[in-house]
Amino acid sequence: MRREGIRPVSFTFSALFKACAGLANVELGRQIHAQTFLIGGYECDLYVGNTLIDMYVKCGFFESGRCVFDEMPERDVISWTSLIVAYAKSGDMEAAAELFNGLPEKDMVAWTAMITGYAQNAKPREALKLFESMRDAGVSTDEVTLVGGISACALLGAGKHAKWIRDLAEKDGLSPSTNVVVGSAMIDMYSKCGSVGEAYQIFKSMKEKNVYSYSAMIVGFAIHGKANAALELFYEMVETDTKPNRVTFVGALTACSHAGMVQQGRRLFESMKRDYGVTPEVDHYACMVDLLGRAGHLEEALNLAATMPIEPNGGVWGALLGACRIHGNPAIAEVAANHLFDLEPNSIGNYIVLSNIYAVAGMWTDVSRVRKLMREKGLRKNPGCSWMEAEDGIIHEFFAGDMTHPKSKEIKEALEELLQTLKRNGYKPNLSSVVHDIGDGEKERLLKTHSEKLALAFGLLTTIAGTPIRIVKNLRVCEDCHTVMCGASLIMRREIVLRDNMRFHHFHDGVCSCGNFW
DNA sequence: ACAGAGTGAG
Repeated sequence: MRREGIRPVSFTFSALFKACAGLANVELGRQIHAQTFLIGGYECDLYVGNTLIDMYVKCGFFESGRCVFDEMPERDVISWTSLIVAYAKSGDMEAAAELFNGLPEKDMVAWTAMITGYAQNAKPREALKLFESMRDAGVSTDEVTLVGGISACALLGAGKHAKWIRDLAEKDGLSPSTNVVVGSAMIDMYSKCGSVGEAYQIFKSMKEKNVYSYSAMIVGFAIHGKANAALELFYEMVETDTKPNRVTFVGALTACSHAGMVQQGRRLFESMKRDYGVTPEVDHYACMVDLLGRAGHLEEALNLAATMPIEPNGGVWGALLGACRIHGNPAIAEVAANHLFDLEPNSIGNYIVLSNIYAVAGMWTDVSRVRKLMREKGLRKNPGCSWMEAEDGIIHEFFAGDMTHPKSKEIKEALEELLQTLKRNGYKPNLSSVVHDIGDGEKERLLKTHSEKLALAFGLLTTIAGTPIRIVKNLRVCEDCHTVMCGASLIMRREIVLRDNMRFHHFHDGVCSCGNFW
């Protein structure tokens, strides 16, 4: 076109930037960006500017997007929304909210960008609050808005919220059975709310299924420990026209890993490239290290991490470290931890796991060495937080050590009574779950303040006898709390469903669905 | 008329 001497119009540039965004090719984008100045005039065009911001944001170059925005002589709601998305993607929701609040005319897409931003940054309550304000403001919502709300409900893991948004979707004519995006989002939501059966009902009802629908369902089975169902669905999927992708394999491999199905996992991994044309990436190697390590093949897992054809990341070494915790192997743990301290020097969890492994092995000098390292780096423990949905749909949050809940006194008493009963039945507090350098009495006191125990006591106090108690936790559940949940399910004759940051634990009659293998 | 929001894993 340029050789022919035909002068491009602004749409020509918009189309080019859109193509660069699709290819995530920022280099090419920058070259064409320079052309807008050379040919002249286009850098002032609103459409060109907006596509440019979008291209930089989609390629992850937020600063460049911001520069374009700042230099635009004229901006509209689309320019502002692109910038809101940029801040949301970089994790700065405060900045995004400031821009949004300053917008004189907020349209549906701007509202939706904020809702989705909160959901993507793990702030479900903010997302749902905004979703309601949007509807109250009389702004119309579409399937994209709804999916933002559905993701927020998935994060919350609360059944009544799930039902509420489902009813809303049906009322708006966006049924999961006819809308593949809504359906896929709801599969994820129901399985993260603990209702994997309901998720499967949705899946079966869907007229159209894509790779998201299958992957969400496979992952749903995996996090509930239903490895056979996950693999059966995988083999059902490959008989259809829907091709599995990298995420599908992460889900299927995770399923094998949680169930200790080493042979199936190995076969699946070997078949990825050969039978399905999906090249294993670093996450798949992490799944394999996890699979081998959990099953006790620690040397082989270490060997895989050390010799894999791509550079291992924190996920790979983290999986190995986790396996060393399960099997109590301080020697290999040290190798994994050293890599992790290089790759993620400020990630507190790795120091805590290593220190726990040393403590269980009675290696107290090493325990204090790791603790000293943590102190020197000024790292603080992430606060543990658990929550549960009450009968009226209100979410009650509990933080470790926090006694500000209005029912704190009753909760403390109920927990004390439960623990006494458990002790009479042979429960001993697992003091090595506490990393701090304090006396045993203090350790036991600290264990009693763990957020999932507070939530459990609250559940025992406020829910109807015989109904399941459902709790969600932000971190991995600790050894001692896991034991207490098992015991409580037997003594109180209650089913307890606990979602931690990795998976679900279904406690029933004193045993957990994870087989104490998590 | 072109341009901004989307579901699955870690």
